[in-house]
Amino acid sequence: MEIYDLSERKRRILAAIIESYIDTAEPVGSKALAEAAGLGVSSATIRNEMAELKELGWLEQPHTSAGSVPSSRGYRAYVDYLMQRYHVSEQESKRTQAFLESRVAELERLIAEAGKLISELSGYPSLTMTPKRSGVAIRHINLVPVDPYQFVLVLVTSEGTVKNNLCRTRQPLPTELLYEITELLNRRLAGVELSQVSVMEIAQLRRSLGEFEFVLQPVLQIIHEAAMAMENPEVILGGEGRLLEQPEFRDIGRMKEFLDFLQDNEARRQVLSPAEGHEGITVTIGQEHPLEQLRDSSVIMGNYRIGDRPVGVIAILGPTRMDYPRVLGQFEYFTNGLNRLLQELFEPPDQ
Amino acid sequence: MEIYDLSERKRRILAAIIESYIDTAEPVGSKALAEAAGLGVSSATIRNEMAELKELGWLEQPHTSAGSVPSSRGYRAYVDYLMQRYHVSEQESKRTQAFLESRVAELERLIAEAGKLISELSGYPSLTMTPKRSGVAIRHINLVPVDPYQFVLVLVTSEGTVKNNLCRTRQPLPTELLYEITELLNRRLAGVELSQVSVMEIAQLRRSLGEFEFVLQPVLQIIHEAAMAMENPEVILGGEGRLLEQPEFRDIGRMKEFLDFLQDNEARRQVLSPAEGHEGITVTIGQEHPLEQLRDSSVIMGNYRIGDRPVGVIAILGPTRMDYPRVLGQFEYFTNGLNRLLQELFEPPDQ
DNA sequence: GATTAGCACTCTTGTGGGCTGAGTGCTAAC
DNA sequence: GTTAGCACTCAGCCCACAAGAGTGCTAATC
Repeated sequence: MEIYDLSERKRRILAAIIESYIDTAEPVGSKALAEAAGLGVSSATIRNEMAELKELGWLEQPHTSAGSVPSSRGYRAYVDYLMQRYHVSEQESKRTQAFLESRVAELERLIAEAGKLISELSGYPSLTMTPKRSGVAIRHINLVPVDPYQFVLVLVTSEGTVKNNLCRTRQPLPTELLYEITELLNRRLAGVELSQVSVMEIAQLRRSLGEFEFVLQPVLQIIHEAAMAMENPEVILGGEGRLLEQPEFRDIGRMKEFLDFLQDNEARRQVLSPAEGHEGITVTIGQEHPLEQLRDSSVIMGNYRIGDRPVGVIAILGPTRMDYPRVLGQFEYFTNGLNRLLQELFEPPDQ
Repeated sequence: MEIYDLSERKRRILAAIIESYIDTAEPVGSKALAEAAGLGVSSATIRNEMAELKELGWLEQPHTSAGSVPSSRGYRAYVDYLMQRYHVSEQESKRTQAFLESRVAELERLIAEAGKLISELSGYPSLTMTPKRSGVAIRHINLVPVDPYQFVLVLVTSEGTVKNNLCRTRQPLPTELLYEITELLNRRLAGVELSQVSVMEIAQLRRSLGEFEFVLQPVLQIIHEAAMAMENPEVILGGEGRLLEQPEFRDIGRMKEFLDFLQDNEARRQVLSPAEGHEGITVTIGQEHPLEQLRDSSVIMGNYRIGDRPVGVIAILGPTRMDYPRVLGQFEYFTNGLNRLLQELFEPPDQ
């Protein structure tokens, strides 16, 4: 039974129930609905319609003498066909624009900020996957002396991402020597892909460095870390405190369980898995999500892209009773802007 | 009335009550106490003693027919005189040692990690103030080209801290030129204190740069940011989810109120204010803390030092009903180790 | 004089009954 | 097809009541 096989009136009733439930988190009764939504029919009629909607699986009843609550299927129909488009408010649009114009150029930072903002705008926690890009190369390595026993190792990638580490040595390293090593490292490694730094090169470098071979260790370490970060993206959770506002998390045990589940990076990645290899915005509602732990939650997620390549995911997490029109509207507006910005920043037309 | 004016037995009873309350979060009655704690006296005797302890303000009663609960003053006496020293477990000691040997050399990262670990060990949220140091100078500035329209700006301080920013330009910047600018910047700025970058120098630099003056803007920006970070430390909150385990935060409204209060960096700084200018470990219990919002919480805090100069604060936050022996023991062990490490890392004997 | 047994009294907490009101489901009339 | 009407259901609330833990006091005991 598809949603468009239902009568217009049934659809309107279904939408009205969902909206009321989203608003109040209380099961919706026929009488209240007859009064509130101007459908022009009596509660008895609505009751009959509701009975059918229940039979067909669009609605559920927490117990016999209670009002109705949307089923996952009901929400799905609402999201896909019934809901009205939401237009972002001026204030929301302003904040989004301000963010997009802030011109944070480094991709990772930009995405981190994006996660914060979308969580603030929507009022729900956000998940952001750090960008995963292949073919990232070493652009530049720099060893900056801090004092005779310390130097800072700075690695700049072809992406403009910087990794750095403060290193200590047992023996003093003359400044001059550090510069020489810097030059040597750059001659050998600049332009090489992070994941392609080969055993041969390392062996060669080791030989060239002679007694200062130990400098190599932190360098390899940081290259390895940078490569790992590119290959194994982290998923960052933000704004989780906002869940406390949701009545479905009034139970502290449930809240804790949910947060504990989200502690693990692997779990967070799995939360976002439905978005991977999927164009546009993906919404999973309740049981639709493969993860058992999300059976009462909905996830709105979308890839962010550079050129045509999706490089990461950004998402909002909330109870199934989410304010879909508002949040989806905000999310769409926001991710469109974000993708446009990324396009502009990372794929300039003249390249 | 000082604690040592009380009879030995009263003190033992007080300690037993506090320990039981810390353990169970339930008011302690005379009967239960007589059975559990092997004091060798009847509940009636304990009752009489408890009545006196209440009169003298060491205990409180939530309502007439309930057991006793320690007052702030009671906890204070417990912490200062009554409690038994706790010896960190092998596992705790191992984890602490592993952390201290991990040799994260950069101060800010080290402190951030320290906050995470102490929160994990103690089971309470932690607050860590980022190090505040004066006299930090620019060690090195580097502009690394990423593509013709982008370069990475890297600032290394005399502390070994790295700040970086990816910058975009409207006009292409030849690599050669970037190197020249880098050299110029270093000639003029290396060694200068962050807060002392003067208007004169800037004006001079501007003139020297001519049409490439625009490069100066992000440089000044990042110097400013780095200087601000040194002067205005941030206080980082971690492990706040662990509060959910505490029965005093079973009420979601209270939890939310508390977290909201801790959102603000200024508020977080004020939480740590009692530790400033105070040697060793500072404990504030309940109303002792100047902040009204902490009337039901205790804070364990201590400065971390470099040489003799305290440069920041690390703290644990919990309900007044905290496991003081355990947490104080862990905290002491941990901060001692941390300070030793900082001493070793940042004040080598041969300097 | 300190300790303890005993007891009346207090107050929270848990439980069950009854009531209320929102809500359903059905029937019969419109 | 719609609606009015009505019986029925059930969660939530209020209340009363009992249980239990605890105090505080008194009088007996060591």
